[in-house]
Amino acid sequence: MAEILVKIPEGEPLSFPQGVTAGEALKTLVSGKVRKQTVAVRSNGVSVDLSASLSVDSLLEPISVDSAEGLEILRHSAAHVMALAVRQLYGNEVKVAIGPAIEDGFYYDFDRKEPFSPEEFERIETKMTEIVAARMPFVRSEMSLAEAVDYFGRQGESYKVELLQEIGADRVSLYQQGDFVDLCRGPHLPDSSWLKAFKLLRVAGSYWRGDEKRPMLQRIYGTAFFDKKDLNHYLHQLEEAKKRDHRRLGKELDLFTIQDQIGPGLILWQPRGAQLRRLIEDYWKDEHYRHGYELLYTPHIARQDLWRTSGHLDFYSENMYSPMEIDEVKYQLKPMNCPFHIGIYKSHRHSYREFPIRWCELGTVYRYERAGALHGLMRVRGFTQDDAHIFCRPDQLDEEIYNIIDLNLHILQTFGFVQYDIYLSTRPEKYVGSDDHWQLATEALKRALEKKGLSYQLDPGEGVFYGPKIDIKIKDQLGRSWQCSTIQVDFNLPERFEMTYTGEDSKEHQPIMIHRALMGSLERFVGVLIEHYAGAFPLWLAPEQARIVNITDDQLSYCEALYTRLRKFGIRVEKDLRNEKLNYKIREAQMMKVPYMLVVGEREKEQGTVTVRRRSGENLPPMSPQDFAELVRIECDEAIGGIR
RNA sequence: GCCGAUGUAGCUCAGUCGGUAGAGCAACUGAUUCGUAAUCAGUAGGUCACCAGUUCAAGUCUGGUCAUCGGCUCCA
Repeated sequence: MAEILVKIPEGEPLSFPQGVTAGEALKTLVSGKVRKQTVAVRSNGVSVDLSASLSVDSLLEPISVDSAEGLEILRHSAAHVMALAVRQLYGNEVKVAIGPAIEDGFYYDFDRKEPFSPEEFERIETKMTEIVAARMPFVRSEMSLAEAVDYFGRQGESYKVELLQEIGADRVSLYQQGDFVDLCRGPHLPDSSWLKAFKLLRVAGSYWRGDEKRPMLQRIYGTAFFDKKDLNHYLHQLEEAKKRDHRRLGKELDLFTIQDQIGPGLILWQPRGAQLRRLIEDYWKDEHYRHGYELLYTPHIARQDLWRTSGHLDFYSENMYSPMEIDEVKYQLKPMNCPFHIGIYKSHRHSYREFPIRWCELGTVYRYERAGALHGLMRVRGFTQDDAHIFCRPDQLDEEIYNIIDLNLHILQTFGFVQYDIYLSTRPEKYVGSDDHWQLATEALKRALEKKGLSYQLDPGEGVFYGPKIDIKIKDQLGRSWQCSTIQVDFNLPERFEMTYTGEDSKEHQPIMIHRALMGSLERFVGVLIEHYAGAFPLWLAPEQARIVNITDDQLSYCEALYTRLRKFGIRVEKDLRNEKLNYKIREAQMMKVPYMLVVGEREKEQGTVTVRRRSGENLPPMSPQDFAELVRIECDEAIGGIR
């Protein structure tokens, strides 16, 4: 029998009979400990099952179950085990669609008339446990495409047939476990006994292929880990994340409320939330002024004609609310601020010498969102964009984009966000503007990112029809990625509104327009902020920086005086002078996440001081009110000013 | 919008088989005057999301509407 040479990285090649399985070969090549951890193997760079037989000289790299790839294989196999459990329980009343591993686990989409009830959920889980205990192997086989189409067709698995018809290959691989055969690329675990820690999490509807015109399937989500400890850790983290949910904290900390009577997706900012927002807005305005922006204010409605000119009626109408009639003329709520800024541009003639013009506005817009999409502060129907439009000449584009990115990151960093995913979206199939312009703008965006040393992902064809863009996404504590910042070059609106400036050559030219938002929407940004800090805002953002708590009524007048004094120093101070025990008041202040508690008893009253307790529980020595005010000022300056 | 779940006091939740609504916290009143995460007692608080229907009787059963939650889709 022919022999082949097989080796592992950093190992000596050994000779094996041709056709030996990867698993067999590894038995000789690696230690038992490594083998126990090995779920699959990369053979000459291709991931395969341990049961794959080797026909040529091979370099085997074991895939450990605790590697990212190993975990993915584990979860993918978990999806198969779940599908087998469902098949065993419900037989042919269920059709299977797809079941991949995802970031935190796996899912499988099923087509079944009846929805899965919570009790059935448990039955599926129990059945899965049985399958795991039965150590059922995953058996790989191959078929020609035509055979596979025939095979799944006879079983009535129409989704699999549809998938097959999109696969370009001649041959496809199948995995069999018990009597369940699934179309699958693999690799898989050797058998189901590896699945030691899994949990089904929720059922949800989802359209076949994400297309709402196609059938609604039932998706069961679950997660799986190599051991119980990791699973428990993950479940614990889910609980922790729930505690950080901005909707919960928004209620607990009295930041905002959403009420049926007002309407879904419409935010009421309570005093504390409004204070937080004011702090953000003030910082934002100051920072923009420093960076050469001027502030604008514009109305919330405009004539429908404006939206016709801008193209919103053609391209954005499904997001806009119906017109209202005023003196027989139709007006519409604004979904964007740009046409108004253009209106201001057009109130004057402009010369190339004026450029760049940088105009910003905290502009409140209204957009229709489907009922099922609304989510706390993150997705609403009325929100305030931290919008800006920059008008410039082509030769200024590079610098302007660079400056925007610079300001963007600077502001995000001040708020404590240092991790983002950056995307550069290029020209889509349907677009306006000249190829030259597109290339100029795309290159400018790219150069700015590179000059800033930022890594980004290219999103080919994902630009807006009017120009390329950069999106910066922030990840929140629940692992969801939120788009906040966006920088878009626009060739469309200057054209539509016939914007011009007089060039050096005395001729009329069209300015380039850049739209950008850094926080995106204040609502969403505050939502992300709440989750980021778990409601414990840094001192400069805390709606209430300090709370005076007295010990007995004997200090009432001293506390009142102290309160007035600290307010004059500009400290956001509140007082809790109720006839309650100190413990009780501290507890309440703590739960409201107030950064400083100012304890006042007889000692402090006599010495004219306060005893400062930090949110962390740390106690500072008694100090004068001035010293406390100074301490607050320094801490805030460091947060904002230090980076400036 | 679609699939599923949920909606009871300001908040968190209990309410069995259809028999007429309950707790803790918060609020209010009183007592207590207390040194770093809940002092004690009392009082009040409800169109059981809303609208129909079945029934002698509906928080509970049926239908519809609205909203919320988990997803699909979409996006700041």
